[in-house]
Amino acid sequence: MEKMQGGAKGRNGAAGRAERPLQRDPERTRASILAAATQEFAENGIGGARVDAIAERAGINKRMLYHYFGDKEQLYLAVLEEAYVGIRTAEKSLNLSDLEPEQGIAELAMFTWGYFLEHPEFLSLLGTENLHRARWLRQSTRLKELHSSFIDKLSDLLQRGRKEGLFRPDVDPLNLYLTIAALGYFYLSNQYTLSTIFGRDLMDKSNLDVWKRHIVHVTLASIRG
Amino acid sequence: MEKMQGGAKGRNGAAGRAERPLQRDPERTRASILAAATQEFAENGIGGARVDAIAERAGINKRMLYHYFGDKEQLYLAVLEEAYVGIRTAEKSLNLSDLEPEQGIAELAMFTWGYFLEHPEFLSLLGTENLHRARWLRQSTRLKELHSSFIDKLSDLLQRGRKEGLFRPDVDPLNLYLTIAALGYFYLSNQYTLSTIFGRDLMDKSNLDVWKRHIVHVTLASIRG
DNA sequence: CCACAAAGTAACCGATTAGTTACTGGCTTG
DNA sequence: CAAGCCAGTAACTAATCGGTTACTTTGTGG
Repeated sequence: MEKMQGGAKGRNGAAGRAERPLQRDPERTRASILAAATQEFAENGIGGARVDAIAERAGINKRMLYHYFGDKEQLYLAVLEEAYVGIRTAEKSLNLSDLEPEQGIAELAMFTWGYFLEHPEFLSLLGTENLHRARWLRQSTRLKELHSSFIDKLSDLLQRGRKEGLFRPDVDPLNLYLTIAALGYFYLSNQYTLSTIFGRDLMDKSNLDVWKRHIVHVTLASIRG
Repeated sequence: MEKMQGGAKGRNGAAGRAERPLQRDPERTRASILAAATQEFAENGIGGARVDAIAERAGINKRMLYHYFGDKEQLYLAVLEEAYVGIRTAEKSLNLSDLEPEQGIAELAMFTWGYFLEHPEFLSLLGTENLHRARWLRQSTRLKELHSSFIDKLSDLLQRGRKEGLFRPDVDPLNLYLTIAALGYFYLSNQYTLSTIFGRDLMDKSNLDVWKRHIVHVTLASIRG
C-alpha cells in the first residue's frame, strides 16, 4: 500500500498538472467503489443491492470490484466498517471532560443528533445490519476493537455531576447513551412511515429544531436529581 | 370474497369433524401464505425475501401465492397492512380516559413496549418500509385511514394532567408518543449491533425489565411540570 | 528498456428467481 | 347428477444476478 502512494506522487511529469485524472489509480478506484457501495447498500439493503449497479455508480468495471473486495459480502463488510470508523472518528472531536456536567450531556446529545442527521446512510446500514442480526458486525475483528470510549467518558461526566448534586445517583451511562441514540435514530430512520401516518413533515426545518431541543430536554430531565 | 365465506361453512358433511384438514380451504391457504410471508419479509427484507421460500414455509404451491395476492409486491403490501391493523387493534384495548393522567401515560408506555417486544416482525417490517421511504404505505388507501386515534386520546390525557398542575403546559402529544415509541423501537430493533458493540445482552430478562421501567421514568420526567 | 505484475476491459456462464402455462381434481349449484 | 368454476399441482421460462474467464493495457523496478 505504501508503495502505491510513492508511485502516485511523480505522476503526470509532462505538464505537472494534478487535474488530469490518472488512467490507473488504485486508491481512487477503491475509494469510488466503496462510496458507490455505501450508497447502494444504504438505499437497497444487502438483498436489494446490485453488484452491477455499484459498478456503474462507481464508473468502473465490475471485475475491479471483485479484484479489490473479493465478493459482495466482503464489500458490504468494508462499507459497514468504514461507516463505524466514521462516527467513532467524529466522536473524538468531542471533549466532554472540559465541560460542565449538564453542558457536557447536552453537547453529546446534540452531537449525536447532528451526526445522524448528516449521515442517513449510517442509520440505514445499521438497520440493515440489525435485520441480519449483526451477522457481519460480529465477524469483524476490526469493529469489535472499535467500541466506543464514549461510555467511559460519559461515566466520568456523570460522576462529576453526581458529586455536584446535579444528577441522580443511579444513572447508568449505557442507558443514558441508548436514550440519546434512540431519540435521534427513531425520528430519522422512521421519518417516512411516521410522516405518512401522522400527516406531519418531520423533516421540516422547524420540526427538526424542535426535536433537537426535545432530545436535550428529555435527556437532562431524566437524569436530574 | 363474501361467496367464499358462505361456501366454507357447510364443509365436511360426512363426519362433521372440524379437525380433519380440508383438502381445499381458501381461507386457510390465504392465511398461511400471509403468515409465511410475514416471517419471510420480516427476516429478509423485501429484496432478500424469496417467493419460493414463502411458498415452502406456507406448505402451498407457488402458483397459489400468485392466485391470491397477484405478485410479490402486493403480497408484501398485504403483510404490511395486516401488521398495522394488528397494532391498531391492540391499541383499542387501552382505556386511557379512565385513568389518572400519570398512570395513563405509564400504561401507554408499557403497552407500546410490550407490543414491540412481542411483535418483532412488526418492527422489522417498519424498518423495511422505511428503507424504501414508505413506498407501499403511501400507496395504501386502507392504511391511511387507519392512523392512530392515540394522538387524540393522548391529547385529552395531557390536558387533564395540565389542569391538575401535573404536566408542563407545552407538551406536544405527537412528540410524546414519538418519545415512547423511539425508546422501545431503538432498543429492540438495534439489539444485535448494540449487544455486540457494548458487550451487554440487551435481551436478558433483567435488562429488559430495567429498560421498561426506564421508558416510563424518562417519559414522565420529561413532561412533569 | 524490457519484463513482469498489477490495473483494467468485455464477454460470458451457471444458478437463481419472479412469474407462467397447461393441466388435474374437488366442491357447489341448478 | 352434471356442468362449471375454482383450488391446487408440476414443470417450465425468460430474465436477472453474482461471479469468472480470457484477454489487453499501463506503470515500474531490475
